[in-house]
Amino acid sequence: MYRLDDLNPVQRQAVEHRDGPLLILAGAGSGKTRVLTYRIAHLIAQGIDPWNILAITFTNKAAQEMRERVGTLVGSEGRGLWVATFHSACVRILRSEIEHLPGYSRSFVIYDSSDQQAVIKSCMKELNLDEKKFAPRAIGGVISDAKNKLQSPEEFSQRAADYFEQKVEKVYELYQKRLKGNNALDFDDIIMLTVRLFRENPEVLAYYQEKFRYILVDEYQDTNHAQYALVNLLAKKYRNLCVVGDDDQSIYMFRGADVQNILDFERDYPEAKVLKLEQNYRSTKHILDAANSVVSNNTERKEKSLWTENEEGNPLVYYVAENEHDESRYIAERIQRLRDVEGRKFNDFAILYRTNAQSRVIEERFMKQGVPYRIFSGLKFYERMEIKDMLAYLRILHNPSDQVAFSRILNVPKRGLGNSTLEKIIEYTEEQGMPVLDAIMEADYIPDLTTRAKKPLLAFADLMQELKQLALEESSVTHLVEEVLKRTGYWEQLKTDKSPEAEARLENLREFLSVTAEYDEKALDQDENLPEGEEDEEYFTPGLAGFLEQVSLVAEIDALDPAEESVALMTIHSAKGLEFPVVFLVGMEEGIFPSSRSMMDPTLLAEERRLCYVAITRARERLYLSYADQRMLYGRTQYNRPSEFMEEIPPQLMVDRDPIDPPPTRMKKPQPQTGMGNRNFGGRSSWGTWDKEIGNPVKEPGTFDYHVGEKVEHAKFGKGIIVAIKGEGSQAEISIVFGGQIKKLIAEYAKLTKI
DNA sequence: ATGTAAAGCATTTTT
DNA sequence: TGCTTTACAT
Repeated sequence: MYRLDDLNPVQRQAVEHRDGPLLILAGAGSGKTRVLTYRIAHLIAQGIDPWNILAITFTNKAAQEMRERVGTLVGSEGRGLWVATFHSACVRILRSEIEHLPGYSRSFVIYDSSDQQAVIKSCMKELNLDEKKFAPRAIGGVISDAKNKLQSPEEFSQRAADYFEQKVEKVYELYQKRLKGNNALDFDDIIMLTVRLFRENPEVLAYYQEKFRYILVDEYQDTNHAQYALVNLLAKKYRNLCVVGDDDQSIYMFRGADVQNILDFERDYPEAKVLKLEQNYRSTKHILDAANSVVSNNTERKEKSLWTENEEGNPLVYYVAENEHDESRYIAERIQRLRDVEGRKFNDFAILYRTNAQSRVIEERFMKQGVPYRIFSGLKFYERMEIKDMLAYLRILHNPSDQVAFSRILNVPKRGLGNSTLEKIIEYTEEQGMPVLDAIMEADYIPDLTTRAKKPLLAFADLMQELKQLALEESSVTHLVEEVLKRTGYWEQLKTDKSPEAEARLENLREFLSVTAEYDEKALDQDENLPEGEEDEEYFTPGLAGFLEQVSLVAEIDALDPAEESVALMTIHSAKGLEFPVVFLVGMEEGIFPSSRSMMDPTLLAEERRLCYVAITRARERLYLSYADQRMLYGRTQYNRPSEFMEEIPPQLMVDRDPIDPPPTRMKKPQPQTGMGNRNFGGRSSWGTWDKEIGNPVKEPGTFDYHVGEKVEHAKFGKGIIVAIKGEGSQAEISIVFGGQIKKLIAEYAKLTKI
């Protein structure tokens, strides 16, 4: 049960406001999720039926969290409530209204951005467009923009001003045709087609307006035009629309988010109640002051100022590094120190950077020194080659029209069917207007097929036929995947390959099988609990269809590895919504952060500044800021000035000597300059070089004679096998496979035990 | 059809 | 600098 007493007065108002539009401006760490979940609980307690409530988030993670928290507040009272992402809500609507979607069938699949790229490239080929003259990625971007603005190819063509856009228009048109032919939607279609569905079918819209009498939207500042249109259509009748957001945390303009949506809410709903959540429960006063001070340099924002009852806390600490290696060294050393002095755990730390490229040097340092870390970006699980291959098999089995999936697996594993064969098949498919998978059954009728290709193609067709049969009979996705791996020879091929990469791929496939197993189990559970097939609040469809949908709408598996003690490394963007006791904000340099591309444009610079605000407000207790005088980027050495954002933090909040260190001994060095009055960030800290010796691992003279093939044990990574050695002696770089993961360690630091 | 060398090119990202 | 894509030879 929820208690209104747990809320501060403003939060309570937000929760108790019942009918009519409500805008909640929620600063970082102000208990936004609590307000949303309590509000849902309160609506239900007031007698609103849960199936009349729709809560929309952007990410699955946020949806999941909200579902759980509402669950603990209201228990089974919440049955029928929709908590969904924009995309999952729309897919669910589209599937149930499929008869209003001409050209698509219920088994439509969702294309991710790499599938999208593949389709765009093939369209360009057909239109004889030179990929060098028109970057497919750029074209994809323009198409995506158009869809976010709800422009059909025809509407887009009216506004296609220049030569480039006229070409894009041609691609857009063909691209849409292709998607339809493949029975596929891209992410933007999901929203755009739902809006179109509502606009063209008033009775359908009326049904959903009636159903969703109370709507809550999280992160409203991140909505694009299509999402805005969607929400406003649904809310038009009852006007019980509650949006939560923070214009200061709008950092996704580059992908179509329109801050104006939240700024104009009061114009759209003049009767709206506006509440500001300004009390912060997360950070110290110092951290908050720094954040407020930086973001206040932006104009065109809703005036607000975060405050807290938390203690003042430690000053922010900045460090001027010689170069990026020194910066990484400093971070590793600070982490050790904080562990020693304050008993911090690795989980307490996060390293935030502007670009993914910055993580490499830090990783290298952490690896050498044995600091366990977790990277929260880079290649996602489902983007790995072997996983994409398996998914392609599943997709083509589920949707025989999926040309992208087909192209991917036709020659994987190798069966002597190359590009020219593929092109002939696709051409035939297009002419006949039939699904690719059916087309290859008629290999004899496909013109110009080489006799050499015919045999393997027919064998492939037979194989797929068998697997398709299996997919129909078999409800276990796991079993299906196992059969695919076995019968295609995919597994065997990797088994034969003794390289560490192949071993890692096998490991990933095992992981994939455990994902499917978990899914199958869930399906079985549900079968037992809901024999009548009554409405399910989590919208779960068992079997292949449901599995594919879940995979395409959920980017990352949350519980992939059970978060062992590790330091978090991520971009500032991916840190949004998270918090950490200690944060290192690195690369505070002009050209890096703010990025060089944003420096000339006030609008872009303002977004970078909001990004800085987001970064600072991730920290609960301690915040370290660092920049390097010299930095190697893309093979070139840069000399960057410190970030202008550094100057926007009041000097009195920052020190360059960490108070957790003992005061310096006079004997060794002169007293450091700690007066912050005229601090010049272009200068060099005299303490930088002196500090460098602290915390460095002590060299122990000893032998480092490792050999390829030897089994060793590492304190953090466990048991592994040496697969390669580069260099000699203490500095030798040893590559070791730890349970499918290859790590490169330096002999001196690796602390390996032979086993 | 497939393997290898040279060339290009590189914010931020969820769904 | 380090990865991905493309061009070319076999």
